[in-house]
Amino acid sequence: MTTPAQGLHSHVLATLGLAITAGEYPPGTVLRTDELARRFDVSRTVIREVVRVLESMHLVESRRRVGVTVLPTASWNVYDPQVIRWRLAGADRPRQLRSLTVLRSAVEPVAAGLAALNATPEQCRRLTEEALGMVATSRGRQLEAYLVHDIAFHRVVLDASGNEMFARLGDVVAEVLAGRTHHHVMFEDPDPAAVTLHVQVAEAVRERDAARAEALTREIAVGALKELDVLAP
Amino acid sequence: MTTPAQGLHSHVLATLGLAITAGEYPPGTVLRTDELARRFDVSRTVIREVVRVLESMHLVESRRRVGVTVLPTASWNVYDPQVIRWRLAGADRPRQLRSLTVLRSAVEPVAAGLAALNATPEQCRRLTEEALGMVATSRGRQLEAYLVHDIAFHRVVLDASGNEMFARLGDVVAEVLAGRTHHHVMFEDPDPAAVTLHVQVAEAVRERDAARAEALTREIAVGALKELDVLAP
DNA sequence: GTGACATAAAAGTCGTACTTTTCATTCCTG
DNA sequence: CAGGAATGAAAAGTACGACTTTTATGTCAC
Repeated sequence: MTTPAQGLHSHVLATLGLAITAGEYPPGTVLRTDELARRFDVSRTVIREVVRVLESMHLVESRRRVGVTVLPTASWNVYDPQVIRWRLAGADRPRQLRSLTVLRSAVEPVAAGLAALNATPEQCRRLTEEALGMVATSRGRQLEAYLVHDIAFHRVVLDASGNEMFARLGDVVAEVLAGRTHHHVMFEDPDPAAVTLHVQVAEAVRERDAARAEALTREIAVGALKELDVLAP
Repeated sequence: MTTPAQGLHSHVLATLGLAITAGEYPPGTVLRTDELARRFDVSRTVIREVVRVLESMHLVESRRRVGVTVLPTASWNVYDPQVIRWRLAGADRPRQLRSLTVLRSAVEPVAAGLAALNATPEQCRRLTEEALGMVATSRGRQLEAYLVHDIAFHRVVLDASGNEMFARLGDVVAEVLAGRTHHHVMFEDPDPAAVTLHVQVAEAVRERDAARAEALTREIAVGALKELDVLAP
């Protein structure tokens, strides 16, 4: 059922974190440390450390004489990669994918524009390489190979933007892309238009054409949003 | 020196977190739990809990037989509000403000566009109210009052977007705006053009004109970026 | 030099005892 | 009867000491 885990702490943290983000324990639910200790058959020490971490993610709040209270979704640290992973693994995965895709659609075009200004030659090379990789794997049911290049491509763009906040969204984008491939389509080959757009973005960055890189990436984003019916029809 | 704090844990966490994000302890530095326990004059229990939290923020990594290793900036959870606050309080505050402003410039226009589609009448009302508040306080050295309205305005936009990820950036935006006011200018009244733009954004949202709301917000963003010389001259 | 092995250092885990805060009840007073 | 002060107890917070587990490193034999 629950992951084996190579440490008690990780195991309990994963189990509890997953349960809370999945919506078992509605907000306001109170947990007590020694009850949890009994339930997981570990010492209170381990539970306390887990609770502290959960508290730093604002999933719970611990108060004396009360216990550990589960907090409402609104206060969760939704940018915490760990929280994102838990939520993507849980029930509201679709909702989560939507939110994240909208975030992507805002960030990536700007990142691409900055990348056109800041990318190193090496990054330009990798961008082209990955784009060509996407072309090569875009036909004939090579979804997994395609995904690898797609993820790498977007990661390079985010890194090349030179903005630390953007760069850290690489993992999020990877999750979203993987989620999309592994659910949604998986059967049909990727949209040829999208593939072309990626190649053109690589070109634009290489030519230092920021406006074009941004506009093209915005088109890619629109495509991704359409896939999820986020836009009005 | 260090904040009083209402608990040993908070105190140690704040001190260590601040120190690490400030760049004392270069990446690779190894700390040992019982040494820390002696240094802070607390039990190893407290230190362990702090380390676990720091670890969940990817500021450090704890390995057996090695100790607690400080990780490079690239792996930090830079979206953790706690980490953001520490970094804004520390040495690379300017760099941090730049990164965050670029993030804002990507997110807020899209959020405004969505807000035009999704804002409730109540949110429209509040938006107009805050915009007018900005107008009213935009002259005569009422920087603090102006700041309050400015923050509220942007918070409503992000909330009204209906996207959870955007909504959670409210605190970040608040920090950035506060940081700008309290350093940078503080002496001159805000740019009248910016004030007008805010009023127009409120209008556009009220009239459900998503494209206009987005474009106007983009103008506000460009202004903010110019202030920080992020753009090429 | 290379590989197996032993050593020890540090984190991980546990159990217990004690402190502190704070909610809730009771009881006293006006 | 209302309101507030004293009281009790529940739960988290802290401390300490003993033990386990992992693992980097130094050593020894080959």
